[in-house]
This record gives sequence, structure tokens and C-alpha cells, in this order.
Amino acid sequence: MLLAREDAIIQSVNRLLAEKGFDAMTVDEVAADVGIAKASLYKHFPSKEDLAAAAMVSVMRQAQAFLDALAAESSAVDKLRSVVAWTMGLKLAGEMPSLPSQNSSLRATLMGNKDYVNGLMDVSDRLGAWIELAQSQGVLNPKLPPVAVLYTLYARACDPVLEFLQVGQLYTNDEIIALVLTTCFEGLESR
Amino acid sequence: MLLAREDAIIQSVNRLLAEKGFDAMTVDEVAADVGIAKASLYKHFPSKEDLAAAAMVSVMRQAQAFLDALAAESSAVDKLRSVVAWTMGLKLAGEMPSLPSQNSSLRATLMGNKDYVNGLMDVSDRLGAWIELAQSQGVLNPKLPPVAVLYTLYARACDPVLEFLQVGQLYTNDEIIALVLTTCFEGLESR
DNA sequence: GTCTATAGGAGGATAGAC
DNA sequence: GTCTATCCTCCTATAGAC
Repeated sequence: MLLAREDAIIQSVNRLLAEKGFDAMTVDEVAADVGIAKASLYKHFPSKEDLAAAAMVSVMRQAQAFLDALAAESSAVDKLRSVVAWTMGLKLAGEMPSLPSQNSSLRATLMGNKDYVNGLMDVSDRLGAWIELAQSQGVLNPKLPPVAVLYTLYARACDPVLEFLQVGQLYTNDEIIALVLTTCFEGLESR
Repeated sequence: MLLAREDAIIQSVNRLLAEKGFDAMTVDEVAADVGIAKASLYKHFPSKEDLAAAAMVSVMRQAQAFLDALAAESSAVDKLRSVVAWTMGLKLAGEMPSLPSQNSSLRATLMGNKDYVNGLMDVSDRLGAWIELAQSQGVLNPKLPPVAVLYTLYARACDPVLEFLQVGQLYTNDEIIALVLTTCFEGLESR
């Protein structure tokens, strides 16, 4: 019961974070969306920052599960493409929380959350291994620092290009994903 | 005198917007940074949103001046690279205001500001012409919709990859710009 | 653990004197 | 146009009854 309720809370937080961002999301909205009183929310999570952290932990777990299910697939670069496509699908579906990278109290809470930090490290390690493998195979540009590649992939999760193309109404979500996958991996120049 | 003071205000707003973002920036901070009282600020600009809009107009004018100075240069794609590099340099120098794309009152003010809207349209038209020219020359991938290319270039101005690489301390600003220019135009895959 | 009610504070905007 | 002082709204967080 308690877990089910907390799952419902996290789901609401996730959606509201994706829709309005951390600053614009209010705890009153979350409580109203879940259908409980604000004070009850604070019995489950001690602060707004912890609400956001719980949402991020949830997304991180989903990412880890996606990586697990990917283990049998073909090449390293194909796995990377799949992960990025999945991430962009989440964002286009309005399920990718957007947090300001500048808010210091939020960063402190996130970095103090072991579940989040461990999840992030695990995901980064696995992606990093695939990146270096793909570089050694000559599929990814070996001159790029692996960390720059990793950040470039992470950045697809908060890419404004996605929402710009989405509001334009000219392309379906799948077309947008295919488009941005192309620009990300193949670049803007002709091959 | 009045123009000089308003320039000083815009400069402070620009820096604070780049450093903290729109939501975290307070009007009190702006007033303190300029060295005048908050009420005096409101004699120059009617709202916080208008402060941000004035900063964006200022950046847009700088962009137009940069485009003007570029007219004699070589190929279309080289001009695009130059513009993107200039934009990233602004961001790395902490002079690129960062606005939330979700804040509706801010968007309303921006879209109601003729200087901003006209500047944005002018810049977009000029970049769009170079994009289509480069595509017809076969230098940029002709299969990409020009608007997707335009958004991809604009997105470099708020790319979190830049700040992530910058806090890592491993690369100079020039190296970061070169790196992201490569991933943007040539992609992550080997050529 | 849920509620109603409220404390407490931050921050955008204004009043009114000079 | 600049100042000081203040208003007022919004929002996070908590008190205290049940």
C-alpha cells in the first residue's frame, strides 16, 4: 500500500517535472495530482528536492532495466543508438523529468542520494565501455574523448531540438527520433 | 546617460541570466549588481520578463553584427561553423543568457517584443539560406530538413555538453569548441 | 498517515517623498 | 529617476487534531 502510493506520487512528479520543469512545478500541484493533501506528501518525502530525486531514481532504474534487456543485441554502437532512441522517446512522451543544472540545493540532494549516484555511475560505466569498444572497432571516431561522447549522448535527453520539432507538427515522434539520431551519429555534413 | 545606464543594466542581466538562469535570478540581485535601487530598475524596465527580453535583444544584435562581418568569407558551411563557434564562445564566457523554454509569461513577453522577433527572423532567414545553399552543394546532408539543421545549430547555444566539459577542467575553451564543432558537423561516427 | 490551517520567507512590484 | 519602505502573492514546509 505504502509503496503503491509512493509509486503514484513519483509518477505524478515525473510527469509534472517533464511538463513544467522543477522550478515551475509546485508541491501543491503534485498533491492535487496524486489526490492527497500536501502535508501527507511531506510524510513520504521530506522536501521538494527529494521528490525530484525520487523521480530521477525511478528513471535511472528504468534505464538500467533497458540496458539489461539490451545485453544480447548486436554491436556496441547499435546499443548506444538504442539507448539514445529510448531516451528521446521518453522525452517526447513527456516522461523525462527536466531539472535545472544550476540549482545548487537540488544538486546537493541528488548527489546525496546513493540510489541516484550509484545508478548514474553504473549507467555511465556501461555506456562508457560500449563507447570505447566502438572506438576501438573504428566505428565511433577514436579521436573524440570518450567522456565527450558520453556527455553528447546524455544531452539528447534534454535536447530542445526534440520539442521544437514536436511543436512544429511536421513530423511524427518516430521521425523526429530518426532525424536526431542521424544528426547525432552521422553529423550534419554529407557522407 | 540614460542609454549608458540601461546598457549597464542589460550587461548585468546578461551575466546573471547566463550564470543562474531566469528563475534563479532575482530583481534584487540585478539592482545590487548595477548599484541602484530596485524601484529605479522598474523605471527603466516594467518587469523581470522585460529585463530578460532586453538581454536577448542585445545578444540578437550582436549576432546580427557577427553575421554582417561574415559576409565576405568563404563557403556557406564555413559561415555556419563560424556562427556556431561564436555562439559557443559566448556561452563558455558566461555571456549567453539561458531562458527556460517552458515559462509562458516569459515567452509572451519575448514574442511581444518586436526587436527580438524581427532579429530572430532575420538571423533565421540568413542561416536558413546558408543551410539550403550548403545542402544544394552537397556539403550538408540534403536529406535533413533545413529546419532541423537550423534548430540543431541553435541548440549549441544551450548545450549542457559545453558546461560539463568546462567543469571537467581537462580542456580549454577553444578545445571544447573544436570538439563540439566536430561532433555537431561530422557526427560521432568515424568518417 | 491523513487532514485543515497556518507559519515563515522569498521575491516581484509599487507608493510616495525628494 | 533615485531612494526607502512596504505591499502582496505565491510557495515550501510544519503544527496539531483525528
